[in-house]
Amino acid sequence: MTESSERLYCNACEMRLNSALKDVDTASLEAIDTTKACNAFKKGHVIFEEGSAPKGIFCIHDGKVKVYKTGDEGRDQIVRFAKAGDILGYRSLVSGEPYSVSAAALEDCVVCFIPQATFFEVLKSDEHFPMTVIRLLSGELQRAQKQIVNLAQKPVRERLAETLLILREVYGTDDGDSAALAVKLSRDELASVVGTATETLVRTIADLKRENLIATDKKKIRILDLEGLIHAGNLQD
Amino acid sequence: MTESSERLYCNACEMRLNSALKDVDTASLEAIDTTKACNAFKKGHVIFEEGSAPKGIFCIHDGKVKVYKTGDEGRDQIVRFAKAGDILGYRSLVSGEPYSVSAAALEDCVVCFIPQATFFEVLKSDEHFPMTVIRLLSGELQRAQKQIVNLAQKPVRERLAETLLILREVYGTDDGDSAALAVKLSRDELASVVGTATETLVRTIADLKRENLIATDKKKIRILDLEGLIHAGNLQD
DNA sequence: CGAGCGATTGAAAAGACTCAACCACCGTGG
DNA sequence: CCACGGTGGTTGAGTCTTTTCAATCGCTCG
Repeated sequence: MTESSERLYCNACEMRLNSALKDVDTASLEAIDTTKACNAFKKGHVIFEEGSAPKGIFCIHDGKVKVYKTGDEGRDQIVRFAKAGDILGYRSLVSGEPYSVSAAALEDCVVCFIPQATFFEVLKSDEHFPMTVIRLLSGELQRAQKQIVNLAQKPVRERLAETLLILREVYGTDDGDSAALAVKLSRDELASVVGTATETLVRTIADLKRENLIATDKKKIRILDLEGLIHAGNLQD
Repeated sequence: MTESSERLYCNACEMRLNSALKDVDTASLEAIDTTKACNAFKKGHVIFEEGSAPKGIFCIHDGKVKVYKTGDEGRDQIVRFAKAGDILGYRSLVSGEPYSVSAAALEDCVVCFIPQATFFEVLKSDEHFPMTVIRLLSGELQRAQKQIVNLAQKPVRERLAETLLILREVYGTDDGDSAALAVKLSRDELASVVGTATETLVRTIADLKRENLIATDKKKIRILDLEGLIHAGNLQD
């Protein structure tokens, strides 16, 4: 599943500068560097799985990752998208429980693993890191609560429009085509972000295409009318 | 709206012992005690409101509180229930943004207000408090993510069953009637926990009554068949 | 070329929402 | 004391959204 990658050094890691490890002190960085392991994950492969015991945290060096939770009937619900610089798995680690979510690579990834002991060591010794973790959790909680309201109150069409805008926000657009979302998701995956059945998602996408708000070519989605999509999502204004 | 209550001392506060302030050191406790303000809130009154700027955190000394978010169409969605010993409003404080949720008293409450400066001071000086906050946020995030999956995948009936079980878990049952939930919610409020229309909620409650899983008398809800309700919620087994 | 998977479409059914009416209870004011 | 009005709760009917099941399509890969 995972093949170990060439050695990476946090000091030299340009990703670190816009990550949670940006302000970590030199000693902590050293500790991380000497204990971490770097792994490559092929597209689709699971990085960690709901229900298993956390042994450390994951820091995405390269690639895109979905974080999802599996419902009773086996249907997945994507709860977060992560990218290079993001850290994963720390929530379960601090609560000392099995993972409450799974993470899988949306494309080929390189992910560093920082062992539990090191993580807690940094949490204890670094002056700023606890506050960083607090802010990360705080941001995730806020987004989760917003998603709760959306799922409870908004129709599929609006949720889809907002999802597309969020994907654009998080992952950006293709080089050379600023309308094309830089992330490729299957219809199933898109449905499990929006929280609907795949067929409903397909039909709703077809609606947005018919209205010339978006265009699709296989998994590539282009946003043709940003304002229109914002409007379709019933956002601000 | 709020009337200041008689002075309370954290040292002597029995609620503190099962709260986030349990392990706070003496100096911090002192700082909290000398800067905090205690207020009484009548049932229904708002403790803080989504969109306004946080000035500190709230510590519930007595009473039950709902935390909710208002959707675009003005419908509320309850995202959390709080009780004596719980602290509120710290999420917005640490992220330095306006409140992303509102809080209101479900019954007459006494709530202490700890100013921002004190909160951050304790966060900095107390050895354990940052970790406590991390764990609180972590727990809330986990519950929020579970709720996301429920809203996306479970029908109203199952969500209602689970909601009743959660209310029992959080607030317990009446003295002398271990089947009766200790919290009284309006149908509107119950609907805005479950995430459905009031009429649908009423009908679904009627269903559960017809099946002798619960009984109601005004706002009082009695759980007649715990196993049955667990089953109706499609939980474990 | 054929198997298989993901995407799409159609049709029917289920679930939930809205609108409207009605009921029951409660407190107020005459 | 009782009629009144208001609020919250309940019920009914119809509609709309969304789901489900089934079938088809298109593409990729062996």
